[in-house]
Amino acid sequence: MSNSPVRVRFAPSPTGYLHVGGARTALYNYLFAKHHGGEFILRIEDTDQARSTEESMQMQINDLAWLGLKWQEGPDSISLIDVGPHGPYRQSLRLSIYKEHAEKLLADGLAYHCFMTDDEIEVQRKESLRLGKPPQVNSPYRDWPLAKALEHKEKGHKASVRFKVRTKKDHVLPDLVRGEVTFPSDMVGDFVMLRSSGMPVYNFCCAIDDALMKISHVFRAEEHLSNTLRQMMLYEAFHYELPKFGHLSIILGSDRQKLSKRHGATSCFEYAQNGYLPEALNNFVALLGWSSPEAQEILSMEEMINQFSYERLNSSPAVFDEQKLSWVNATHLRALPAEELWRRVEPFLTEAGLVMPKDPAWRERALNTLKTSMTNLKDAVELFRPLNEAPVPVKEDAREVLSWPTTKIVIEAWKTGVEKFNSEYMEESDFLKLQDSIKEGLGVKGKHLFQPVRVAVIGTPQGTELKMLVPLLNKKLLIARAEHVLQHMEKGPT
RNA sequence: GUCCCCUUCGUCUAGAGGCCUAGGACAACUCCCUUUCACGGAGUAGACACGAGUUCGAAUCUCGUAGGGGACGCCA
Repeated sequence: MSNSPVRVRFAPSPTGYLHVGGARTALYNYLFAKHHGGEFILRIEDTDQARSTEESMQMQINDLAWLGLKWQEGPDSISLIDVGPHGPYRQSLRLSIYKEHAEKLLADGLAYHCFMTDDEIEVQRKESLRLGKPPQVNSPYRDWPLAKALEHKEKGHKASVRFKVRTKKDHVLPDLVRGEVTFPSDMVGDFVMLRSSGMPVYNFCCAIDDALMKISHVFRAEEHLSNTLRQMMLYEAFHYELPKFGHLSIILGSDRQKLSKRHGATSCFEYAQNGYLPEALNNFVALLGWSSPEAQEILSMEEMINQFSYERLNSSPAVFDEQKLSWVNATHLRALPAEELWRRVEPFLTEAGLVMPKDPAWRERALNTLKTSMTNLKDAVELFRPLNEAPVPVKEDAREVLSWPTTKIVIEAWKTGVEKFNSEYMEESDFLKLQDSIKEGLGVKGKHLFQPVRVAVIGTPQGTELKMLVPLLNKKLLIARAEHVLQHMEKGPT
């Protein structure tokens, strides 16, 4: 390990929500930085003006913040104002830096103006492909003297600036996760640094920024592997020190294709919406391509930071397994202290219009009995619905139960029993005792006993077990609900 | 088409030449707990892509084949 300070970055392009693959890349960088007491930097790669938006940038930042991956340098998560000594951290604000660099290469003869049109490029490409060669561009402007090109440009001809790929030699990249990767000499052709609009291009900005921001290690997705060759050439041209690279395997869908929208949820935001915990998503995604030396499956952020090392990064692609995510989520969720769990569940209940008792002790009791049925926060909605502090509507599927001749007396006996009870909440054993006494008193048993009581409590004969639910419903509510059902019966079948 | 990367149970993985009759986790299945479910507990089944080589010995090293993925953009 070199003794220069560890500085890593996550560099998303703001085109939509943060993808889970991006989240994993960000996480690994974050874990690596934290493990080594280094810095984690956020840089926004927004040089594609057509696709980058301000909203997307805010979305990505929100998602990162939700995951709890805090950066030390980059746009502030709320004000978006750059923080840190190596800014600006948005590439669209660094244009003059790129321009200077391009001019230097131009002056040194390491780059040239290219006046080729899209059509000309397309023709060349097709021809190369036809000949079984990599579709590279051979620009006729490659050897124009700078002065001549400038003059031509002056006359209003649009030019891109291309890097002049010189001496063909193999480049060897000592990759942190793949070992030595050898790029053959002619893998890339003269690539564009500056678009004809003057806007720089990814590979160019990325290399310059990583160097200027003193990035020590770059962990990024495998699809950048071939870009690395271009960036290495740029580093060489500028005499900048090359950071260490580690190329991460990509994440696949269940059909072993690159994970995309058609596989379902792929953005962190969707997982947040669906009731997944950030700690669970981090944990799950970390295990897609990395393993704990202790073979631990459930890890907190702390534990991941402590145990992280790139040596345990896996180079083969991993399939995103929704089922395992659910398990990881459920496990984290059930381990949360009641107070914290409630804080997370509450927005979902509120959104569903449910009103719950304020008493923290009640909340803890409710959570403890219901959380074993939850895999995500959203599950709480249906689980807590019967506990809503409002009368429950009598559901359609209760019709048959209500038509039984003994139903009315069972519900009346139930109501009377509840009324006689003298504390606010029944215990499970109280409930069972009451149920038994109704059975003996009326001689009604089986479904003719349970189902009417269930309807009296939750308005439907189906649902969570009563002995779990009843102790969570206060006496007043139980009576109100029983009365509500009795009134409903009075009105007769409708 | 060319180049690069990858290949252990269905899935995520452990595995750095003998500790491997290949270990763990999710999922599946069975049983136990439970008057249903869930939680929990105990089990069962399930993999080194193929073929050559190197070696006393190969999941581990080398080469080939096949399959998969990625890249070849004035996208990132």
